[in-house]
Amino acid sequence: MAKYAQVVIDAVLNNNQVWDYVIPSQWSVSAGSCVTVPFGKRQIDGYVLTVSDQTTVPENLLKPLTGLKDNVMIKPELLALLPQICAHFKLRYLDVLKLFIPSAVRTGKPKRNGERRVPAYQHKQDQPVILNHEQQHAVATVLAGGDEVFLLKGVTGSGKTEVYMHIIERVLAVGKTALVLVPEIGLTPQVLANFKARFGDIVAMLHSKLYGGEKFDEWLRVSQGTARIVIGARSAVFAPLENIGVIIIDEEHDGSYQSDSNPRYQTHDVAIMRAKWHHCPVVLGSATPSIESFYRAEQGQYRLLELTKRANNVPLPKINIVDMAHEIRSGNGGIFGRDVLAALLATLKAGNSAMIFLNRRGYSQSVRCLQCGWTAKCENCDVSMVYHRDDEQLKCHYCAARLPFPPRCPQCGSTYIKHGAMGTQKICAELEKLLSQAGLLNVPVLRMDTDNTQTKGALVKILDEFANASPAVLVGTQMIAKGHHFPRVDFVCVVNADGGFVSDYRASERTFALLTQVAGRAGREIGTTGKVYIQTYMPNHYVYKFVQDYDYLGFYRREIAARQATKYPPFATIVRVLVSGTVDTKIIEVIKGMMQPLRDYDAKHQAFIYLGAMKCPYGRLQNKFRYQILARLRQETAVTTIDYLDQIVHNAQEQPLARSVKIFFEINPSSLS
DNA sequence: AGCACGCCGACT
DNA sequence: GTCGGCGTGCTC
Repeated sequence: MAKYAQVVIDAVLNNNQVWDYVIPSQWSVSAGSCVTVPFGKRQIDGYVLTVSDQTTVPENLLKPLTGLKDNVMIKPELLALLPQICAHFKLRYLDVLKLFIPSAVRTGKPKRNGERRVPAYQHKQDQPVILNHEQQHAVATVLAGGDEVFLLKGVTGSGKTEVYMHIIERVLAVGKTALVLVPEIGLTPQVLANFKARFGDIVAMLHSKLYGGEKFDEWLRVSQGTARIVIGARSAVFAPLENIGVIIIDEEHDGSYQSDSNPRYQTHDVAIMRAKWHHCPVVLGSATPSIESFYRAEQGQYRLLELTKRANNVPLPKINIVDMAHEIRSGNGGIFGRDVLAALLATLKAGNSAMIFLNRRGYSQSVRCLQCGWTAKCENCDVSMVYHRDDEQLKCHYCAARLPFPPRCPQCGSTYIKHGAMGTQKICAELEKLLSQAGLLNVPVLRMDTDNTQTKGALVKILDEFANASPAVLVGTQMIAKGHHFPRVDFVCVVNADGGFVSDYRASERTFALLTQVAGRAGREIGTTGKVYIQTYMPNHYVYKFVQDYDYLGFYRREIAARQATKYPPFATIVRVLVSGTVDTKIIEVIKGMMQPLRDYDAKHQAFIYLGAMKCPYGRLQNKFRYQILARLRQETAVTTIDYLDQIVHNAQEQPLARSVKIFFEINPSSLS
């Protein structure tokens, strides 16, 4: 009976228009089908929203569908949530439909050439673990809780993962499925190994590092119901699971749950929408919950569950705050404070390992001529180029620009060109010198950062090397702070903790979470004491006191009071409208065209705490100029104000002027650069 | 995004 | 004259 498909097509059109096509007889096409359609002279992909036996389109305009992907379908649940998700994040149907089906699945082919990669650690059967009272209580409460959102706050080492696994076990037992989300960076082979050891082959993994064919296979296993547990990063929140029994977001405070390139969305919000549909619980787990999540728990929107005891009763390591300004005043210009170095050497001499953590932002990585002040700037972007020792090149981190390191200053010809501290590479070189001076010649110094972990498997190799060598030193950026369990690590140092304080309202929150997590890497085993050193030039900053005392609640109270006083989230909503393009005069015109109605609106409704337009901090990236409208909205009227802003952005996009610019609309953006 | 259509300047 | 610049409108 049904003859027409209402299709969202994968063409760059600025609206949610659907296009009607004739379904060829004999074809079995339904809502959620992925099809190919003729559009103008092109053949393009499309997604069937609905199927009907009527159409309003004149017969002479209609064309038939030309292709159908028979094994790929959008689940009814996701299709049903589509309008809600789009309305919530102000996204187009097309962009969200593309999130539902990863590009590897849309464009690629399944792999299925023989065996699936089954990790070697499968050969071990996991021991059942006896839960302590707090853990049992958490499991029971979640299972009894229907479609509530739970905030599971547990100190490092309190066994949150065990709680997750017990919940999942029960969920599987009643025939349902489970979705487990972890931060991008925390998606290590170890995490997967734990789940595979416990649940076997019904575990599927979805993340960006999989090869296309692998991703297709994993996605199909989920879609077809073969895999009933999905572990994945942010985008896996759209996994094609049916009959979901629990959604877990581990390390819920982590910034990677917020997508900060288009389409921009918040993983928590999507998870909660899906859970409502399935009438299942969401578990947000963290040792240091985000301020906003804890606030919601306080307000009664989330239900708080706490794990206060470390599972193996190992005490939390002592945290030392080291005043680096004092070190310099007393004649120590080195990377490490005196006590810190002594403790490091003592740790290694005792046969234990050490981790050195570098907040890369704390380091000036720019290349500068000491004589004339010339700095290496990218020619396409308003940023400094960064020196990479591996290939002696200057690289731009925002585009593909590369330059060989100049032997002489291009401006004045001097040879006094300084590549400031360049993060991990410099620290490693310095460390090797210090260790050899101390007679520790055989201690390997391993480096781990985004430079040397790009290739697949590189990360695992470094981790294995570190785990198997003892003593050893691992130097790295944020990457080494997350979720890895290394035995025999008895010393952790944060070289310069202040680097995290960039000027945004979440800086303290991020620093607190990161330092707490870093501290948790040390002394995880019985018999180790755990030494943690945090080096800073502002030892009196309140964050350090709270970190040192493991006082989350104290930190939260102080932070939430500050947010309330200054009107930042969760007491306001931040919106940014970013306009970029090659001609800056056009961008400015577009911005002006939006600002006027916004000012009028504000005069009438007092909707904004702040409203302004400016050049972005990075005013030019990849040779495109960037300007933005920044607004802080009064929380009471935020929803209607956002709707109005969205409308203004839409109007601006319709203008002929906007053809040469791109406009991005962001709600509570994670970065304003 | 492509592609066609159409309205103006400048050149073999 | 007509070639080709890009502003504008359309694609079921």
